[in-house]
Amino acid sequence: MATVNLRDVATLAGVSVGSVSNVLNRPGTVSQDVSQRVLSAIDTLGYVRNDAARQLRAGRSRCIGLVVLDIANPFFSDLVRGAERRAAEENLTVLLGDTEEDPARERVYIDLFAEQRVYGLLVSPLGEAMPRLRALKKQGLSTVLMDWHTEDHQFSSVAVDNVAGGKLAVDHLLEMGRTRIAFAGGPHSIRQVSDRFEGARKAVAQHPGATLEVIDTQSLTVLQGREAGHRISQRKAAARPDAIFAANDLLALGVLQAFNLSGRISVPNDIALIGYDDIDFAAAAMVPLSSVKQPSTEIGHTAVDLLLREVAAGADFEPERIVFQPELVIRDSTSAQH
Amino acid sequence: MATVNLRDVATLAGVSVGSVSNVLNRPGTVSQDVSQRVLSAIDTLGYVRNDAARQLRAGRSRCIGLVVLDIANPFFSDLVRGAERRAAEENLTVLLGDTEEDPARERVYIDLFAEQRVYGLLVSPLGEAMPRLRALKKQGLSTVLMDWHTEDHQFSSVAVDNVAGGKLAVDHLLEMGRTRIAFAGGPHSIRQVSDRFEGARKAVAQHPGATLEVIDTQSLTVLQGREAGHRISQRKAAARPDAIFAANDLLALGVLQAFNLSGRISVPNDIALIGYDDIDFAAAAMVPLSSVKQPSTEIGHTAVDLLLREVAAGADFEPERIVFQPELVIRDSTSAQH
DNA sequence: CCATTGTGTTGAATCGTTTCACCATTAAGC
DNA sequence: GCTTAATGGTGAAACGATTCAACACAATGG
Repeated sequence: MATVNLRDVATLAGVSVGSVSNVLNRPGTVSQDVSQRVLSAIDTLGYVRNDAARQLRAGRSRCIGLVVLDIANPFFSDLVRGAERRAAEENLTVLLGDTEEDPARERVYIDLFAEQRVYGLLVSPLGEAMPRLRALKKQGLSTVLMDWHTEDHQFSSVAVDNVAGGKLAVDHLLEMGRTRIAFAGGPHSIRQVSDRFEGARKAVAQHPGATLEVIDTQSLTVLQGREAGHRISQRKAAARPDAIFAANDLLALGVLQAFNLSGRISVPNDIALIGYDDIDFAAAAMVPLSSVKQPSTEIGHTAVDLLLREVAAGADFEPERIVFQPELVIRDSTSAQH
Repeated sequence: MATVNLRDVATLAGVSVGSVSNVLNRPGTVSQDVSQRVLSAIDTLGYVRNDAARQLRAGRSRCIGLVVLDIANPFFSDLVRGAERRAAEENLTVLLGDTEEDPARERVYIDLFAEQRVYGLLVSPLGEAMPRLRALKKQGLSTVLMDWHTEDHQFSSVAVDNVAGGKLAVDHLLEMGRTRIAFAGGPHSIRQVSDRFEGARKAVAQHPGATLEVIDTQSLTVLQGREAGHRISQRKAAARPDAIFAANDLLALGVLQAFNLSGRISVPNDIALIGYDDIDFAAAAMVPLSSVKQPSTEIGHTAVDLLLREVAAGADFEPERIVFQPELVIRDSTSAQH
């Protein structure tokens, strides 16, 4: 219970605290004898370093804070994995905060990580966080934005061109002869959603005779997708869209489940369906799901890379902006009617 | 860059550091006037608390360390969610470590959290971690085990009866008239895997004429499932099992993908397939997947509960052991042959 | 008018580690 | 044998927030 500290170790080993610290942090500068004694003292006492004290002295921790919208979304868990691997190479650890798309919780995590004096922050921000992030930047907190960038070019960022992705998806639907397009997604305050919608809008605008309807969801989850699908299946057949672009794969899979349950709507015959992210489960769905693929792991990897460069460069750092291009993946859910 | 600290705030506000601390931590005991001045000073300086210093004094942080095998597995992301919600109620934050089933990384996270003097630890341990956890318990680190328990009853634990679950799954397969059962999963060093296998073994043992084959995988992922499925589909039809029990849904979905890709094997006609966890995607699969359901969110929730009780009780705490019962979910992937 | 109570505020001690200027001891050089 | 270097080791001063005994001052009661 009473925690063992460096002094206890030093006493038992019969050396000074400085030497114990040296054994731990600069093994080269210490004699065999002392090193031996210290290590065995550590062992018998079960000494565990106190990171708070280390950090207090060092001024900064060896953890990177990563704030994501939804870890239940495979896109983000892949992204996390990419970030973790790159971080591990530099002997850094990733601390993960899941906001469930809630701005309040986003704020809590950002503040928590700031107070922890993390090495740096990786955020895919909901809009409201930006002023706070600017303020924290002034206090020396390096941040890399994901799927977001600022006009003033103050932050490094790594993103996928969501507008292009949205356009890709809907262009494909239009090419397959669909014209009554519906965009399912929300809330539009999420950048990814509004950008993908913007792409959809562009595609439809270039195609005379095509229409775009918006089906709002409260979040980007399977459950919300089911709900949206249910609402659509309740409509009279004539009032239904002939194609749906879902803001992500979770929604799309939910919609698919709802259609299947209703027994009234066949994908792709009645309605074509395309999602976004190309998660592993998209290919395994009831009707293999067309989607727009993003290099999720690479995004996480690259974000850490940018962060490392920024911290290394210090004050005179020129923020970088990296944009990946999305890729269309065509499967059965958008094949031709027959 | 130069970080702002309490003293800076105190100076600007024209009060002592003690008073600033009071404004932050005991707002009731401070006059309007001082409070006002301090808050505005904090605002103009952009002061951010230093958690390291707080913790050093407090001796313990307000974060719970949660170590999971694989965040890409929806079972674990649901569990995390349950834990986070319960933690939030107590004004605690969850720090997440993903080991990807790697004992080395598990050890890194456990040590990291111990050094951070987290409020407590929630682990679903790979076997090798137990000695370390015992040692850390002596140093005052409270730990709740998930899907694991020790004979000596030293740790609180929350688990689902994986043996019963495995038996449930295979009993079902046998009832549907299958006899050449295969268990797909691995490594067997993972407790969940060996327990579920044990359940399968029991079921088969009670059923004369039934056989049980083991198909090893390196991890519990969709990719490994695909690989295993591929290997099976390469065999001559007569050498294939007529039912597969996969150690989790990710594997099962991978197997399903491989069979579908091969075009040679139909589920459930040629081979019945059942998974474990009943993740959201199981119901949406190409062939809706039978599975064994676990109360994932509740597990996380309960684990935090146990931890809170343990920390509150202090030294004279009697570890508790909670076991949930799994539930069979039957879908098309195990329906009768026709 | 003094004693008592209460309300705010202060300053110094504390938490455990790291760092660094400064000793001790030995080895090498002449 | 004495100086110079080199090698190990030491102890005290940070780091920044919290806590708490002590104090200042005002209000109340007798």
